[in-house]
Amino acid sequence: MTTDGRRLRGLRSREAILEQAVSLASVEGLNGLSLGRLATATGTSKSGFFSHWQDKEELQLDAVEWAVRQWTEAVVAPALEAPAGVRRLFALHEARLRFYSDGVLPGGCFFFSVQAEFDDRPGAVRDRVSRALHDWLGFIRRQVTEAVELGELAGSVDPAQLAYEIDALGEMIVLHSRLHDGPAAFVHGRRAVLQRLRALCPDPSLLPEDRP
Amino acid sequence: MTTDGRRLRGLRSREAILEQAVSLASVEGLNGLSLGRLATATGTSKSGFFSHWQDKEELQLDAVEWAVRQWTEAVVAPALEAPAGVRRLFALHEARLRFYSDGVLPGGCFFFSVQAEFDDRPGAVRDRVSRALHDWLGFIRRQVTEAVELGELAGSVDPAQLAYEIDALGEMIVLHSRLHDGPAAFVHGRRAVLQRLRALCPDPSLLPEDRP
DNA sequence: CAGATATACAAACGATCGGTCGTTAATATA
DNA sequence: TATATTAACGACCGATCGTTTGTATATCTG
Repeated sequence: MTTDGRRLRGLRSREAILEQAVSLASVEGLNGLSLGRLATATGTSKSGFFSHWQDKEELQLDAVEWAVRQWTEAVVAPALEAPAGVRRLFALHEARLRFYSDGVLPGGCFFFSVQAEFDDRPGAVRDRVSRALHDWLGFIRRQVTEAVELGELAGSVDPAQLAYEIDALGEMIVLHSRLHDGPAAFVHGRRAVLQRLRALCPDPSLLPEDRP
Repeated sequence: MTTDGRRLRGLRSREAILEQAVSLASVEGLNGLSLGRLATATGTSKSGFFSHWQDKEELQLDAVEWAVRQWTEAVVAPALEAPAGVRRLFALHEARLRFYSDGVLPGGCFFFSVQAEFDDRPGAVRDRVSRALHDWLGFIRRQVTEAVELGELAGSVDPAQLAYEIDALGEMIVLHSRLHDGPAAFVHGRRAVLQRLRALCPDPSLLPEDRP
């Protein structure tokens, strides 16, 4: 199959639509997002969507896929440039904070909005979003395990336990910074994980100082 | 003003409607909740709502108020029976976990759903919900301060910092237990706070063992 | 009892929802 | 060049959204 002009054009607009959908969904969720408003935001027509997706749910599923790719490129990939172990773990946390504070998405975090929206709503979107969370936590857990094996974290550490803590302390920054604390939420979210890791790390000099 | 039959009847149905509204909103949010479905769930008519509230937003604001009262009675009040200090602090955390695991609300937590929904949606509901979060964090912070003054927490503790951690680690249980972990989320959320408090507490015997 | 007031409703409003249909213009294949 | 195929559209569908209107009924006041 050659990349002919038709399909290329379709692909471009498809991607532009998904980009907008992820952006809008970070604010109002994937259900709160209506096809009418998405059409307005992308400068296209509602009915045009059905040339690309069978129904709204298929568009939602593709939007999740797009958000996963975006998250992988903007958060996971940069963290992988840090040396494995506790430094990579904290780099992952800081990459997440940067993603939030840079305002990549107007709503802060696509997954926070969508997971809160779908955690009680059975269906394909919930399953896909659940898998995304599963994969994300699995990734953190593997970094923890690797750090333990490298002797950079105490052997008593339970990887699933620490993964939960790191994710929870990072995720709630979105809510607190927007609804309560403003910038202070970033300080709290960063320090919480930093303190926790330093306390578990035999060589804390691998990590930044607690109050730089 | 005597409690005449009219107002009493009105009050009863008003409360029944709010109870249902909070329950439904814990699942689908305060916007996701439609007046039509709320009418069906309460066995009343849509138009009857406008005898009690001017518009949907007023109903939403009252629902937040109702949820605050429910939270205060079910979580805050029981914790206040524990002796002040670190024990009360952990009792507060455990009361919250019980609120979630008992399934008081079908969606787990009204505030989690609604705050995630409104953190990017300016308006009266957002402001009210923001104040609720503010009050809640202020309450936790005061318990931390009190524990420090009682010598039950290290003097180096930053109350706002620790309040953020306790709230974040407790709140995300809702999402993780429903979308990922199931019961394990409760274990992680409980242990995270317990370990943190024990590490900061000069007399850890005030708190439960880490692995009971 | 008469009159005012409050609860609750059915019916209907315009707007918007997700989705269908039929068409047009452009591109690819033969 | 003739024929499919595709992206994209305007018009429209039934359903549902929040809300208004008018009304019937029950309760309190005078």
